[in-house]
Formats: sequence, structure tokens, C-alpha cells
Amino acid sequence: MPTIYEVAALAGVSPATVSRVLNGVPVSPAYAAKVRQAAEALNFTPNRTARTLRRRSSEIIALIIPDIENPFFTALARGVEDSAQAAGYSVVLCNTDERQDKEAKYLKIALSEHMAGVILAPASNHTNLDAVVSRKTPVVAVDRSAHGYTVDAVLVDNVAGGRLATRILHQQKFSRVACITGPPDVETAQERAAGWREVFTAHNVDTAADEYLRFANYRVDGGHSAMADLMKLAEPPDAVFVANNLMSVGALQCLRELRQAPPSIGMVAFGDHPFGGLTSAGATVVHHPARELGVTAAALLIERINGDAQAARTVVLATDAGRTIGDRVSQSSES
Amino acid sequence: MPTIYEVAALAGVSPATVSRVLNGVPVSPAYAAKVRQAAEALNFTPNRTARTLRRRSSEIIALIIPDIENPFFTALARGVEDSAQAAGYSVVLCNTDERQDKEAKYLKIALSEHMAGVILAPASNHTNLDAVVSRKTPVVAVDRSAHGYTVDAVLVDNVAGGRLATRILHQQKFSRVACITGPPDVETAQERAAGWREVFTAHNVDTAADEYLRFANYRVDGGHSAMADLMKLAEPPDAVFVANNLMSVGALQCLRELRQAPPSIGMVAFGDHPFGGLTSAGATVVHHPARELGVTAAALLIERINGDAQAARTVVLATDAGRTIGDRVSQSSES
DNA sequence: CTGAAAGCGCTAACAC
DNA sequence: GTGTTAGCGCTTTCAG
Repeated sequence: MPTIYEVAALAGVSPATVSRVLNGVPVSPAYAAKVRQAAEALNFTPNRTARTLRRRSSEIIALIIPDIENPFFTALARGVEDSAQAAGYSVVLCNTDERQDKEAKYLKIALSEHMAGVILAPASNHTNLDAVVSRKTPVVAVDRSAHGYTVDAVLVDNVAGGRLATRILHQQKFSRVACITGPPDVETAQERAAGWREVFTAHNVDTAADEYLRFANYRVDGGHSAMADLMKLAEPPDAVFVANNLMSVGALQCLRELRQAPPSIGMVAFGDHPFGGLTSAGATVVHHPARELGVTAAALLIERINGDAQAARTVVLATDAGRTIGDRVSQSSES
Repeated sequence: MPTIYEVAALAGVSPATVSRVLNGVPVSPAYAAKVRQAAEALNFTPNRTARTLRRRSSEIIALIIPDIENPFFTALARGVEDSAQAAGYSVVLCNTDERQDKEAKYLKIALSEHMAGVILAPASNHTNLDAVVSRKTPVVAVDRSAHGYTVDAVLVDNVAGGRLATRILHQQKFSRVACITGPPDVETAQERAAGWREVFTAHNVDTAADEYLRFANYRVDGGHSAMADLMKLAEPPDAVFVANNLMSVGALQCLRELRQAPPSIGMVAFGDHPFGGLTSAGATVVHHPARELGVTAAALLIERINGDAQAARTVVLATDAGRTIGDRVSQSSES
């Protein structure tokens, strides 16, 4: 495995000159040509480890996400990657499996490999970013905020999304709209439920909202069991707002087993349906802009990497118009 | 950001001793304790870049896959990760988007970052592994073989899978079984189609198999348009074998639009259905052991990293019993 | 514009 | 068992 010394020897120049050519620092055209030729001949690839050690920074961005099997996060990853590639960075994906220990490990790796920056969808509210912050490694939180730290964040307006979803169901003339949200200690779950609660209480003055609220695990099985639970109520809901994509799959599954698929019962899901078009028609989704979250997060991160030192920013993306799952019929958007 | 020199100074020992405790090389307990304490006090994290430069190898495995949005590959990734973690390695995921240039770029990064090894699902039949092989970086091909290189590979028996799928349809009394497979230059697509062709020609002596064979892009839209195309035939098929998970989503979508969902028309898909249970009942899947592929590939790779130098191995996993999509009814397995 | 030389932080001979 | 020291391959002052 050749080094710049061998390239230098072959080209008849100093290693410094080789380095300059490789890094686009002005060098006489004659030398530059010789160096390139020599590098080519030796099939030379610079050793990034050495470069990173010397420069104290690599051209790699770490993207740390909780669940690589959730299409929401993979779409987000695509967004990050597209943005990053365009700016000349490579991204490596790390899956925390919603576990704090794995998250901590990958954060440590990102630091000790001197990666250019990290984009993180925190696995919990207890992520420790002390080391990252104290070493001034650029970091942006995405989808979920970094509890307790003032770092850049790219989020969606979950409360508005919950509100929008619930209103759509009321427009569709449903009146007892239940809610299945995520784990109680996850910020996005709380927020989406809050949006629902607002609208619910306005429409059901003498019913305790909690009766129609269920917390589940943001996965398919959670949506299924929560839906089953709701349908056992003395006065079951006639519609339901499901706070993420995977749970809506489970909820639809459950309803289908009960022979009650939409539109006989109303459903709005928060988050686009994976491989939509196959699911029962009649359900509606509030669009969760996964890719855009990724693109924006990468853009912010790259600004930081390039030295932007302004105060931490939080950008909130809108969730927009629902669309009927399966039939792809447009719905009116909330103002 | 502290170095071992600072830790050494605080602990009153030499940097070499610090390095030794960090690496588990025997050191007097008294010193070891002092070093640990000093490291703790300074919140010391070893600089992996320097270590990698010196040792010429890191503890990171690169997993390079063509499509991070395909649930098959994310399941495979989970398998790799679980295996790797258990052996003390971290894995970083790289998405090539089925593009050779991105694949080449990530391979180059894996090498120049001196990663411990790479697991690769080649984007095409033209992957260049010269550099990897000549540097003796352990590599294992997964799902698709590394055309032209004798490296470890973990594959599935695609021909048998195609055969099994087609036989299931014949058992279900369908007689004109078409096939939608992947791109013509992708090995797995060829193989699955070959399995189908065998059975097709045995059953349809006077029909050219090609008339009922379509190549598509292994994605949802490809499955949709290929299905539409088949249904326009003068004598349309009464059943179809779809060679991957995503395309089967598209094909079902298409049939649904034509009001011809299974079981009125037969369908067997190669590869488990993402979020199955919502799709129309009646289709069957041939199980594609994604997670197992990943687990096995990681196991082989780790053996190589640990110095195993035997000849290249190819392990072929079986595809097994179909299961009805949606209703999860078991099918009999092929012997 | 170019070269010499000093490290980046760590590990691994090599002496003691 | 422990310290000294010489690099790993690259970039980057600093002279010229």
C-alpha cells in the first residue's frame, strides 16, 4: 500500500508537494501532472486515518438513529445522505435499536474517529451530549430534540399534526375520535397526543379524554393491541388517530380482523404509510416529512462544520395535508 | 481533549503504561488503578484515529448495501449488527443506491479508514474488489456473489426458490404462471427466473417462456408496471411469481386496480412482505432469510478478521416454506 | 512555488 | 513490569 513518499519519489518531488496536489493547493502544472501520473501508476489511495489524525477531522458524518427497520428513519437517512454527498461528505449510519448504551457507544466512536459531525435522533430524553458539546463537534438533533442541550434541531410540528389529524376525522363526521400514541416518555408521542386532546376536548365536553387515549410502543404490535383495547370499550370510538406509521399498520390489521376497516370506522395516521397503496382504502395520513427532515438536518450540520457559530437554531417543519391511504385521494390541507 | 500523555502525567507513569492498561496488557495492579483513576478524572477517550494509524486496523466493519429503503436489506443489517456487536465490532452502514460509483467510493473509504472488514451486497456484476483483495482486507459478499472474485459469500438458493414458488402455484391449480424478475444483469434476478423457467417449460410445452417473463427494477413501481404489462397479453397469465418483496407490493397494487386480487389470480412472492398482514390475502411468500444472511456473513467475516486463512467459502441458505400473505396460513415446504 | 522537518496520539519493540 | 523511543502516513508551518 503506497504512501505519498513513494509517489513523491516516483514523481521526483517532495512529499509536501504530493500532499499539495492531493489537496488542491496551487502547485506548478508540470509538477502537478507528474504527481498525478505517479499516483495513478502506483494506484495510490491516501491514508485517511493519517490525514484525520493530522487534521483532527474527517469528512464523515455520523447519522445515529433508533430504528433502522422503520421506513421513516430510512427515508430520513436518504435525505441526509443526498445532502451530505452533495457537499462532499460521506455518511455512516448507526443503529441504536432505541437503546441508550448503543447510542452512547456510537457517539463515542463518532468523537474518537474525529468525524466531521453527527446527526442524532435521540433514543431517549437522557442522551448525554456533554463530550460532544465540550469538544465542539457539530451536532444536530433530528425528529426528537436533544433534551437538556442547546444544539441545532430539526423537528416537525407534532401538536399541529395531531390537531390536523383529529380535525380531519371530525370533518368526516366522526364524533368519538380516540388516539393511539407512542411511549409516554417520548416527546413526539406526547406532542401528537396533545394536538389530539385539544380537539377532542372541544368536541366532547363531558368525556374524559384519557378514556380514549392509549400509549403504545410505536411498533406494529403496539398499534394492534391498543386498537383492540379501544374497541373493547363500552362505548367504542368511531374513529382513531394513530400517532405513527408502524402503529397504524397494526391498528388497521386489528380492525380488519374485527371486520371493521375504514371507512366504516375513521382513521388518520401520523406518518406516511410504508408501501402504501395496498392498505385498506379510507384511512388518511398526515404527512411526516422524513426526507425533508434529513435534508434540512444535513444542511444545518454542514453550515456548522463550515464554521457557522451562531446561536443554536430549531427549525420546525410543517406536517401537511392528509391523503387517503390506498386510493391516494387528496384531502384539503389545514391552513 | 486529553491524550495518554496527560493521563500518564497525572497518574505518574509513562504513556506506554497507560496504553497497556487501556489494552489489557498486564500491569501492576497499583499502576493500573492509578491510570484508570487518572483517565476517569480527565474524562479521557482514546483517539481511535491514532490507534488505527499505528495498528493499521480499526474495530469497525463496513456493511455496504444497495438500498437502505428495502426492508430486506435492513433486516440483513440487523443480523450483521447483532453478530458484530457480540464480537466487539461496530458496524457502519453505507448505502450505494444500487450505484457503482457510490459503491466504489464506500469501498475506498473502508480501505483508507483501515476498517476491519467489509460485508458487501454488490450493486452489480462489475464491482471492483482488486484493491480490497490485494490489501487482504477481509470481505464477504452477501445475497449476491462478488462476480469474478473468490471471496467468502453467503447466498440463498435462488433457483430452488423460484422453482418452489412456481410449483406452489401449480399445486394451487394455476396453469399459466408468469414471472416478474429483477434487472437482467443482476444475478439473483437471473437465478430466480431460472427456477421459474424450469417449472414453466415443464408445464407449458408449446409456449415460449419469454412471453411470460418480465424484467423490472426490483422496486415497487417496477412490479406495478410489469404486472400491468402482463395483464395486457392476449392470453394473460392466471398466476404470477414475483421475484422480490418490493415488486410484489407493486404487482398486488396493480391487480387491485384491475379488480383482480388473489386468490382469483395466483401470486407467490420471493421475499417476505414488509408489514405483511395488511395486504390482500391469498398471495404466498417464499421466505428470504434476510437476518440469517446477515448473521452468517458477519460470522464468516469475523473468522477472517481473526486470521482464518482457509480457501474462500460459499454458504448457501435455503429458502423455505411459503406462507400466505395476510392470513399467515402455512404452506407445505419443498423437500 | 517548493522542500525540510515537526508533529497529530497512539502502540510496540527494545532496553532496563 | 516499566520506561524510552521510534515511527504509522499525512499536513503544515517555516525557510528558502
